[in-house]
Amino acid sequence: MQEERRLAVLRAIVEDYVSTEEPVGSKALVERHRLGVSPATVRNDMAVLEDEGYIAQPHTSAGRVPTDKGYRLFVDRLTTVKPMTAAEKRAIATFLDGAVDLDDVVGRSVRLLSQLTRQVAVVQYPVLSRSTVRHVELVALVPTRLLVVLILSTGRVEQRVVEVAEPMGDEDLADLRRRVNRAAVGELISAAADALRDLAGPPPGPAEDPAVAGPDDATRATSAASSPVVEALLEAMSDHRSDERVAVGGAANLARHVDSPDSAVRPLLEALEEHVVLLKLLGEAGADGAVTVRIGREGPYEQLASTSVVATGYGPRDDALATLGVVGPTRMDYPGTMAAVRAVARYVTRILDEA
Amino acid sequence: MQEERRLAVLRAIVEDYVSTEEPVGSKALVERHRLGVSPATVRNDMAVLEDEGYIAQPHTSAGRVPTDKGYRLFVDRLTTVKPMTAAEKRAIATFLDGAVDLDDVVGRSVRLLSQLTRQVAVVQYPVLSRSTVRHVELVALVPTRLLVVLILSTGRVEQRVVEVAEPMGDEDLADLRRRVNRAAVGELISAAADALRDLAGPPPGPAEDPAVAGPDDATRATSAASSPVVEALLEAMSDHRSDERVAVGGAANLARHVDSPDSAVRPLLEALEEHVVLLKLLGEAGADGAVTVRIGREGPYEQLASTSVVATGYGPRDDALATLGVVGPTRMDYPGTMAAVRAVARYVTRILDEA
DNA sequence: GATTGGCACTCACGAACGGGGAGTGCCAGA
DNA sequence: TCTGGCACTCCCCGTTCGTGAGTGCCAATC
Repeated sequence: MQEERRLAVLRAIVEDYVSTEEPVGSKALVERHRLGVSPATVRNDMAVLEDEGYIAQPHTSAGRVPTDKGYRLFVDRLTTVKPMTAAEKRAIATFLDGAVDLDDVVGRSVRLLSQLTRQVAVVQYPVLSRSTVRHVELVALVPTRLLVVLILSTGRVEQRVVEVAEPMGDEDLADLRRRVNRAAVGELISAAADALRDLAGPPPGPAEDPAVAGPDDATRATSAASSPVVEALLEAMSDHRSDERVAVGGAANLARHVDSPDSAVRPLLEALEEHVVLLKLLGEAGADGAVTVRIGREGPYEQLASTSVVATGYGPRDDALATLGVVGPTRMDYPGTMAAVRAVARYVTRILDEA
Repeated sequence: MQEERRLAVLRAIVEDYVSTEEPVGSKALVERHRLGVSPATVRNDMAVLEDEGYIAQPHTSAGRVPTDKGYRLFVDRLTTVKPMTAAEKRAIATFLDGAVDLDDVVGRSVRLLSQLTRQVAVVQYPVLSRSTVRHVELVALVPTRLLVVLILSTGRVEQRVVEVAEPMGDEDLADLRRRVNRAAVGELISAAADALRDLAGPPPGPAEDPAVAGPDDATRATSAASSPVVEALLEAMSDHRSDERVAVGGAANLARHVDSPDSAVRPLLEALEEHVVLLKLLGEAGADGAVTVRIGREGPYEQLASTSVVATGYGPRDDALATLGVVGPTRMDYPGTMAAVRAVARYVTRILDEA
């Protein structure tokens, strides 16, 4: 009973503090919220909440401020889902529908998310490991130099230039292209990598398929070339750079918080440029549609003690391809942010499913 | 004679102000620089410089600060080129040499430049208009859906998915691929666009090359498909998004200036996210190896009145492909920044030439 | 005529001071 | 268990004031 009211008080404190950015006192609280009690009662509740570690006062005789623990309780138990309005949904849909390719989808998502939340948005590019090989293309730039293009189901395109020992004719090239594609297309990249290794590994045995086997010298050129080509493909597939790619948007929103006391904008700006750090920040997304919230020191970086991360996975089905979310001060509108993150993740997933 | 000393005084003021970030007075000036005169003399010179608009005082009885006009004179006439040290050159070379593809080159450049200058670096992706078509690839995803991949000489890859009215067989596809490539490969994209329009435009006349002409129905399917494919290619070529792509790095360096008075970090952060704005900021690069400096209000944006841009073109030969540079406060180390920008531009150009 | 030392003046900056007020904790009464 | 009252704390903000860096001007000097 009183317990319940205490939680209501905590909720009120969080809400007020988030909107006013100032420590909230007992009097202001009863004025702004319809708690049916007097300031004195609220003060008693506050004392208890402070004892339990949910709120704190910056200094004696100041209002109260939620602690990380207080925000945590708020997020876990006091938050009511705040669904997007129809207008917002429409805006999201139309904004995202115009995307022409993967880069564009990611770029639009990050802008959208930062605008919706007025926070810094981070969107990880779909990771390679889950995607399948759609096509491999080989182009002879000069007879001994090939452009290798790897096209993945997510729409990502990787390219490498490789030198081959012997000049390749059109026939050789077509042969190699056929063999590589037969081995890799449709496979998960992990499986494709294995298949490709097999392709390059063993010395050319008896032709497996008469329709493919060319004249002797063609085969020789083909096998001479296959090794560097496969190597390039494997490198492109495993390239960990790909896993690290993220898009960041809305950094200007950071400027809104410069007023705050020891505004640690600096380390956050630095983190935003270190994509590895950023990915660690986003963390593992819950596999299901759950939105993850990491508050202040719950995160892995001491310097980002006063920033929170709201993130979720996105991608076809339950098969989370990648993570997306926003980064902002612990003092943030969690319900609104969580709703926005979830909504954007859903729409992006749908877009990717259609493509 | 006195004129000469006045310029020396201006130079000293700029140098001191840049390093100390504080208005510089006559006494400090004679102490730190070996001008052979007394503070009183320097004061007289300062009065003249102020009359002429090269310096100003924030308030009476404060030291002097260079004006935009003062910086301009400094950059134009008082700067001695500060060549990179051998170590720096080596660092640049090794840092840039590891790049695997175009994105990587741009990414590394932007990081390098921001580290060298401790400023925000901006690198424009090589613009399409100067590049040539290296290859066009067509891949059938399903019989009526094609993936069109456009590969340019700069290493950029654009891709589009197009729907075609009639299912296409392998033969049709190969035919179309041959024709498109024959028309476009090696051409500047402007010329290629014309050639492609011709290809799609006129109804199929007499076969120009017997080796290419397929059976009747192949031709029919081919020409039915050519129109949407060509359209997609034209769109990909003219896509102005491509011209707008830029990479930004070192935004964290902005945090170093938060101390400054009306530190207008906000508008700059906003500008950094608006690539169109950013490109306008970089401006037209001097065609030759010249480094362009735009100081404060010389630039196009009122809100960026206290930021300067140091930029130059880069790319093979004198044929500036794109622009790269740094953005920072008007109070910046111009000689050092200009040297770094020039050096990076040269190395990037060399890397691109080799690729 | 240019340079210099001297000197009075200006004014930002920081410290010290003090009232106002928001907020608290506690207690006694309902 | 809640409430009104009350004394107390201490941040905030405006004011005052001394200090010192820096200037402009002027008369003397080279």
